[in-house]
Amino acid sequence: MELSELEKIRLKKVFELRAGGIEPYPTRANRTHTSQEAIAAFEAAEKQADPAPVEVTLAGRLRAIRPMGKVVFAHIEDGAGRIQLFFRVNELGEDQLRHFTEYFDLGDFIEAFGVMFRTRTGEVTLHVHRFRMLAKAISPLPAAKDEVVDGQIIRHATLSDPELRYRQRYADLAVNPEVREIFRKRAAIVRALREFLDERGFLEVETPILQPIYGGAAARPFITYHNQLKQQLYLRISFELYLKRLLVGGYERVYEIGRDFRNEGVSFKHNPEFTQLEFYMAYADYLKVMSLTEEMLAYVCDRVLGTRQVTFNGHVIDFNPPWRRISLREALIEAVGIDIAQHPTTESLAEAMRQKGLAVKPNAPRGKLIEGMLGDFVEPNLIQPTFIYDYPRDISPLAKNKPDDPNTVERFEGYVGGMELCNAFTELNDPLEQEKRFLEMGRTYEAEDEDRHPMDEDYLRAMAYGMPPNGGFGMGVDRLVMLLTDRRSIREVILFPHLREREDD
RNA sequence: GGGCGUGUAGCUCAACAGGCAGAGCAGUGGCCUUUUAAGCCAUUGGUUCAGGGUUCGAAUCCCUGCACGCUCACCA
Repeated sequence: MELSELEKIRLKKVFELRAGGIEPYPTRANRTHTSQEAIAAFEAAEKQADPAPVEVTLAGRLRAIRPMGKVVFAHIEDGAGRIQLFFRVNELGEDQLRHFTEYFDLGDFIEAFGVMFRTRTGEVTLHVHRFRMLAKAISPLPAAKDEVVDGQIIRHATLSDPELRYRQRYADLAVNPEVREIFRKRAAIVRALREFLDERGFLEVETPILQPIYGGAAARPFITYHNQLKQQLYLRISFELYLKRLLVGGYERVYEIGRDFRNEGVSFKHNPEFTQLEFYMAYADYLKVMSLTEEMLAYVCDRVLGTRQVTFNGHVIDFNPPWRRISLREALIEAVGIDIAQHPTTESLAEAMRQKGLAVKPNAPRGKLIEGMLGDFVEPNLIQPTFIYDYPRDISPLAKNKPDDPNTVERFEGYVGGMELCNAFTELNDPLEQEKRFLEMGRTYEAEDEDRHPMDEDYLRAMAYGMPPNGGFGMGVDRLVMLLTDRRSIREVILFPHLREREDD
């Protein structure tokens, strides 16, 4: 580890403390109160006629030090917030006060025992009688100063370099409280999703991440290898095929929240590993799932934010059910003036697109062309929660046909804030039809196409035992967190987002 | 992968049109017994992302590379 001049000075203090018989990293701490507990205890005592002194031992990280000769003010930060410490020569003596100013730096963890009081300016503060080092920091935290105005912390020269923030998330979290708040909210969101599903009789399960055959979505997988079994394995790109096997097994409602891995490009809404929620519900269809989706997101908003009006990217998004519902066909007529029902073949659709001056991707099947127009012309405008429903069969090999239309499947996608948030369908449960679809996919796409769905014989075998009709649902949890925390980049809601490897790391 | 942009002290940023690389905060030394971006005096600190080129002279202009951001393509 290369040390800066600043770090060398601090390291020297570590050695000097040890030489003086003081352990700079003691084994145990003796905190009695958090910052907020101490303040609450003092304020409660203040209200009494003849209050006893409130003695506490606090612990936390030094975030501000203001020496004023024979007294020193400091602020420490702990998990609950901030609190001021007051050091005075009268109680501590010259030696101890000097010990503090010489050996304690910003970023150090300190333990302080004393009596709570209120300063002239009215701030509830710990009058320190004893203190000791809990953990000496060698490296300075990458932030300059905080100012507290009316209880609000204003940070001057805040850590803002995105690279440093993501690579050294610990430093980002240490100095940016609002970043800590994002991940508290993220935990609350996931908790609310679980509560919602648990309350409705869903069973949470865990299915393989290492899979011999990947499937359930259109994406390139990460490939790995099991040495002893001499077997190639894939990191899952979805949970779908395993969760539906469980319906064959007799569970009627299952869900999983976990990580998917897709070997694709990264962007503001894509990370190579991301968190997905999928659930499957026997005897439901996609309309039922649509309603449940509305209910679930409203529930999450209520639990996490206390409101269903969410500000995202300058828009106020209203999660109150019902969401706008529009068929894919109508949405495309509206957005690009092409009626896909009038163009049942790839060639006919491609021709219509050319007439509108749209680029047509060569060799793309009909469904991909439709999907392309959806992404280009519809998705960015879907700010308020919207369900787009009824998708082309050829891009939805696991979804069931509409009874009266063999080219269209019962599928919907939920869009919010201009992003696709979730995807769901009435699940295909006819094993013969499913086999046909797998074979179709193999024919429609080139062998190397990432959208090719590999044949999963075991999945077909499972379905052959009988799978109840069911509705399935998948949602990008990271994107939901983006929406509910008003973050425009997925990297802001993933603690350690993927970054290119650096040589000097 | 393509396009645009950014990279300067520990942190946040300056440095015009090529002419001695700077400020605030942090650090260090000193003064200061109710401050809160404390203040005052003094002071340390640089491979200007890396490598090459043009020039009497490069943080600045050119080339290559690296990283990050935005964006396009693919995907949730």
